[in-house]
Amino acid sequence: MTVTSVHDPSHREALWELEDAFERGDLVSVFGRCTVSYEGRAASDLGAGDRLLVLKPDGAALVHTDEGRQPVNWQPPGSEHRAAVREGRLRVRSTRTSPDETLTVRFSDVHQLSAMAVTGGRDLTLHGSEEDLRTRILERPELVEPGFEPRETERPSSAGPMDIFGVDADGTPVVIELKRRRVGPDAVGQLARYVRALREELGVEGEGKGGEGEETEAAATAVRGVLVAPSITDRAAERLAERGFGHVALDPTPET
Amino acid sequence: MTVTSVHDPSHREALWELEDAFERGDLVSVFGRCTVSYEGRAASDLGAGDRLLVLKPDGAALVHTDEGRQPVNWQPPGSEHRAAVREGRLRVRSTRTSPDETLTVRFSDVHQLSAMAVTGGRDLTLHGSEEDLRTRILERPELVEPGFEPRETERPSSAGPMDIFGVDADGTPVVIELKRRRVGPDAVGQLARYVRALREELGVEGEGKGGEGEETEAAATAVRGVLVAPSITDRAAERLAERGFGHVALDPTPET
DNA sequence: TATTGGATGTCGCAC
DNA sequence: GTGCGACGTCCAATA
Repeated sequence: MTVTSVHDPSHREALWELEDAFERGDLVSVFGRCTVSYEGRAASDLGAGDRLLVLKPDGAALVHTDEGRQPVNWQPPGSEHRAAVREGRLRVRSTRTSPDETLTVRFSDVHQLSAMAVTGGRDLTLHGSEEDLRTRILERPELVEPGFEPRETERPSSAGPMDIFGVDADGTPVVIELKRRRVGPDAVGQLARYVRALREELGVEGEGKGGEGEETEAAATAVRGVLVAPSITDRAAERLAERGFGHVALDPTPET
Repeated sequence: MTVTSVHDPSHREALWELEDAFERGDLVSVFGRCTVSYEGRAASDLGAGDRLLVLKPDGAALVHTDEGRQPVNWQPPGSEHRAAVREGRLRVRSTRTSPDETLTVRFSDVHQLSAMAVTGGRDLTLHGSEEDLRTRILERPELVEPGFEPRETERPSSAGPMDIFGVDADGTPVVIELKRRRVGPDAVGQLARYVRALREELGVEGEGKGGEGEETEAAATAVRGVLVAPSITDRAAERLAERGFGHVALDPTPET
């Protein structure tokens, strides 16, 4: 199998293995005691400690400690890995441009270095996303409310594309903002922007107020806003009420 | 050294090593061919392929392919790892509750398994954060505008705590929203909420409009909103202008 | 425990 | 490349 592995290598040995692994396009993991410094969008320094360094052939670099889902330091894909021995330490440096960023890992000790050629299987299928919620509504519009008719998804507006645009039983335009999970006040602001943009575009008064005579069916041409999400926070509910928007409780997938 | 490592172990061997590593609280990395399934906040399935599984003693689990900064599947800290041999495969399962989530990795082949006891060095020092930007302004308020006086940070309001509250040269209240990097329209919405909350709280008219006689210094008690960020998008600028808010271009750290 | 907003967020897509 | 919004976002601070 295409795995190479060295235990307690000298820095020189580790360097050879790393360079070979970079050449082959391997996925690399390095256990060892190291310091880490980063400079780019921000800047950081991390003192000596035992960590796991993961180097990917696409340029990504991850420094993991024993805690957390997030790497304590990292470099995004598209970076370039280089290794060298400097001042008695193994130095692994990953750099990229635009923005200029550099991650430097200096190992005083390398405990274990492994490299594997990785093939196959990038076909992740995910269920329960916002897209699933959209699909569910398009298939069963009555879940929003009786008589609701979706007209367009990702409908453009001056405030950006709205998730679903449609009309209610009265023919009033409805803007729907979808969220796959419980939402806070930010989602209401987002919905408000779309509704406002559409009101300006259609030249109608908000919240059912009539025009000045020209528009005889003002109520029918007002724009409604509806937030579809499994649930909302209290603050979000307040802001929804202020704006006169509605909320429909709906999960991305039918409850089991 | 406190690193154990096995190359091409049998499932049985791998299982022993894993259980020992869990017992010791080691940081574990496993190279191998596997399938991955997840069920929890969403659900996903990933077909067979070569991947790197990282298991942390705090319960975090990460499945990495050869691409991307993000793991293709994961489990957050606080989960519990268990391993077993089932149907001729090594099954590693990580579960947590609230929300209920399960990650299952089934290895048909384990190429390399390493485990290391991790100690020391969680003292990351980071520069260039929003907090640095706040500090910079508090030390040199004139960077916002001549005569600006910060009065309070994280000042509470009905819309949540505002980054900096202060007064300008005229004594007019100023709400400052800080962003460490270029911002879009969402930041303007956030600023607007704070300004509105403060206007309600102080009972003043917005945008310098006077009261009806009771308040003789209406202009002085209006509330201004200022967005401090390195730069803003066009759309954000539009929304700032609509609201009558200002923008000050400022980096979290002085330019080199 | 739930809520809120920051993050070197990352990532994908449209322009 | 920038802009914009989703994400199983993660994460810490806070109520």
